[in-house]
This record gives sequence, C-alpha cells and structure tokens, in this order.
Amino acid sequence: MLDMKFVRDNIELVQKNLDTRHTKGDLDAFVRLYDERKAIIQEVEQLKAKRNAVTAEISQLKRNKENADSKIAEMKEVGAHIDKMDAHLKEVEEDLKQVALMLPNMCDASVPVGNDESDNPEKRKWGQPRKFDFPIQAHWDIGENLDILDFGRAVKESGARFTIYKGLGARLERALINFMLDLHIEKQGYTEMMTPYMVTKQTLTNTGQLPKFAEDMYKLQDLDYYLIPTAEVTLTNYYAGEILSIDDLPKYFTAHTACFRAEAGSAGRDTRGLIRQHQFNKVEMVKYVAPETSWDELEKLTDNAEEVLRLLGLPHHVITLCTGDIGFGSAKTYDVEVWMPAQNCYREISSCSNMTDFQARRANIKFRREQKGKPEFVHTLNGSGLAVGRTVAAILENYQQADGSVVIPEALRPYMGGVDVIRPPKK
RNA sequence: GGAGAGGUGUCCGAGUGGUUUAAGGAGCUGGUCUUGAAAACCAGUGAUGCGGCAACGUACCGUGGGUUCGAAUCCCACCCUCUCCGCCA
Repeated sequence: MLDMKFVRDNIELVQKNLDTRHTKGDLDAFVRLYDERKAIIQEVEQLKAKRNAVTAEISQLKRNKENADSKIAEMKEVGAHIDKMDAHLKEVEEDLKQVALMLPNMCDASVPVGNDESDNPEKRKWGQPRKFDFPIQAHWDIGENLDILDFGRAVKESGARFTIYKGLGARLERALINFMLDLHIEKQGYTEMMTPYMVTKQTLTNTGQLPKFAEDMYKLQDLDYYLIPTAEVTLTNYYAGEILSIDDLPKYFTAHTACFRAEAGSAGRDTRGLIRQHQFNKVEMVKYVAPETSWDELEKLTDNAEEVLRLLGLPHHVITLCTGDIGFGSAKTYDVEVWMPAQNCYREISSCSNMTDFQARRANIKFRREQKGKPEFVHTLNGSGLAVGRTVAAILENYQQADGSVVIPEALRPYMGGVDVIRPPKK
C-alpha cells in the first residue's frame, strides 16, 4: 500500500504512475474519501473530548451524591450522535482502504517506461547458447522419452497443467531443490525456512495478492484458507505486525515450497511441458532490509539467483521489467531468463523485486534505528532462486544429446547420487 | 471434537462500572553514594495509530459486536494459548 498522505499530496504523480503502468485506480474516490474521513475525524473527536470531560464531571457529582440527571440526559444525545458518526467514519475508512489497496506501488525512477514485455531492456547476458548438430527436442518430449516425466497420467489424476515426475526425473527435481537451498544457506547467507502452504486472506492481502488478484488464487471451499502462490507470501508475512531492531537487519530467508496458481487468463499459453503448471516447486528468497540499502540488496538478490544458473552452466540474461510489465507491488523488478533451445528464446526462471515499503505498510513491518526511536517501515524484497520445474526443463533442453540422453550438470551430480547422464530406457 | 483455565504495557503481575490519565514489581535512563563496580536510595519511564503547524485531542487492556451518560471491568460471537480426554501422521 502507498502512504495515504503521499497519495493525497501527490495525486498527479500517482496518476502518472498508474498511466505508465497501464492500469487504473480510482483517485477521484480516493480524494473524496480521504477528505471526508479527515472532516469526520475532526468533528467526532471534538465530540468525544466533550463527552470525556462531562463524563468526568458526572463521576465527580456521583461521588458527591449530587444529582447529575441533566448532564446524563445531555450526554445521551451526544453519545447517540457520536455513534452515528463513528459508524459513518467506519464506512468511509473501509471504502478508502479498499481504494488504497488497489493502488500499485510507485515505480522507481530508473524503471524504463514501456508498454509491455517487448519493451523490457536487457541488462546483461551470461553464457552462449549451445550449437546443436542434431535435431533438438523440446523438454516434454525428452522427459517422456526418458520416462522421467509423465504428463498423461498427471492429467488422469488432476487434469491439465499437472506433471508427475518419475524415477530420475523426481530425483532431479529434488536434487535441484537441495542444491539451490544449500547454495543460499551456505554461500549466500540465507536462513532456511519451512512454511505453511495454506494461509488466510489477511496474509495474502499483506503481500498484495489480494484483493486485486483473487482470481489467480486457489481458495479452499468454505474456509478462510488459500493455497500460497509463492513462498514470498509466508516468508514476507513472517514479521507481520512486528517492530524489529536495526540490528536485526538485513534478514535473509529462503524456503522451498510448492506453489499453486490458477493461471486464469493464460489459457492456451504454454500448454505443454513444465513451464506453466497449477502446482510447481520453487525455492524463494526474501529479504527484510533498511530502506537506504534496498537498491543494493536488489542487485545482490538478483546475483544470488543468477549464481544458481552459472553453477548449472545454463545460459541466461537479465532484463529490467518496464512500467507496463512490472508487478503490482514492485518498485523495480529484474527477471532472470534462461535459454530454452527448443523454443529458441529466453524464458523467465526468476523474478527479483524490490517492493520498497509497499508490503511492509500493508503487513505493518517496522524497525527502529535506536532503542527509543520512531519505528519506520522496512523494505522487503523477493526473488525466485529458482523456479524448479523450469530449471528441470532448461537442463533437459540445454544438456540433451543426439542419442536422447541428458547430461547432468557437474554441480548437481553429488545431489544425484553420482548419476552423470540420464539415458533412455532400453526397449 | 469434548471439558476446564487463561489472553492486561518490554517482561511479571494487580485490577468485576466512575481520580485506571492501568496499582505494584522487574527492566531501562539519569542521579546520590563508591577508587571502580555491585547493593542501597532518589527521580524519570507503556507502546502504537489517527487528526493538528503546534499546544493538544482521540483511539488502543486477544479480535469484532452490544449494553451504558461512562467499559480493561457487564453481555454475545470469534481467534489464540495452556491442561486433561478423544481422534490422528
């Protein structure tokens, strides 16, 4: 959420931010409700001050066994008036909050202005796509031929956009999870967490998925539970409602979880393979940092994600999301995209964002610079490190050989019990 | 799921309708004493949001409602914690 005072005082800036993001927000309603709220508060608090004063007088009279009937009658009226105004104030505040919750974060000045994903500039590139001297296969064909991915039976059990990993396929997925987590905790300073997969509406509101993106969530029937779309949700809510000390910062957390996404609105896209699933594994990184450090931390976070790809020898590049493509809560986002030979393009495998104080404000996460200092909002960041299914897909495609086998990247072999090649089953 | 107990400031803890603007203690800050420290003593000290340039006002005793001129205190619902029982990986 944005600072309401900031919005009220900078309507044009906020409108411009909405425009460059190609999104809408009801700023007219915001101004109307904000001003109305202020007016009501000023009036009702004056009444309350009066009530408190007269109530004290009544107390005094009662103690002296004197008659207070006229004052009580007077306060009865004042009380009724206050009740009415309080009820109205509550409505106005609720409406104001709903409008405010739908406003996206302000993009940082360094974010390129653009319309859509075609306007995302490349920031850097690592590795050279390999030249193949044989007809290459897509990862879904490789996986089925190796008998390590089973799409058909997953459809039988759960429908489209689910996959069953089998044998060395399952082991590869698990190896990658452990490899990524170990890198994050041993070399990059993160603390490993295991978190719930089901969370409340409030928790999703705190990180910005709700109320705006309800159609992307899986909600449990008749319960106030949603399946998490990413561990960003549980890791960022870890300190919700708390005040940290500056000495606690920065905090780095990482977690592997399954992620659940309805993928409403992406019907027909990436229908084959591991790229777009309703359920997938992801290793997530989340940081809580002091505001003045968050831009440096974003660079480091992105590098932490890229390091996974470097160690796996997977060519990739980093792009800066433009204003038309950036996510709702983010002030700036780098996407890391891995080379997918069969599709002859780079595909997103990690998204690293500085949410500035947007989530901290919603989740009420603060810190103090000094023991008696005034609490300030922390900055939160998050990034995938990495999407695991997509990493499997990238390995299968980039490391495929003419005979249909797939070489396991060296860094991963200790996690695969020494397996260095996955070969097709003997017919 | 059933029965019982409980949720008060940084912590412990008192408080069943009107000086509670939350007792008392610990802790913390400052001071006295001391070579220094400890102890003792004295003084100060709840946090956060909102409105306001400010003075100040207002809200907050798990959460949300209600009763009342007035609620930490009474009523209702819910959440959470603990103990016991049941069920269970």
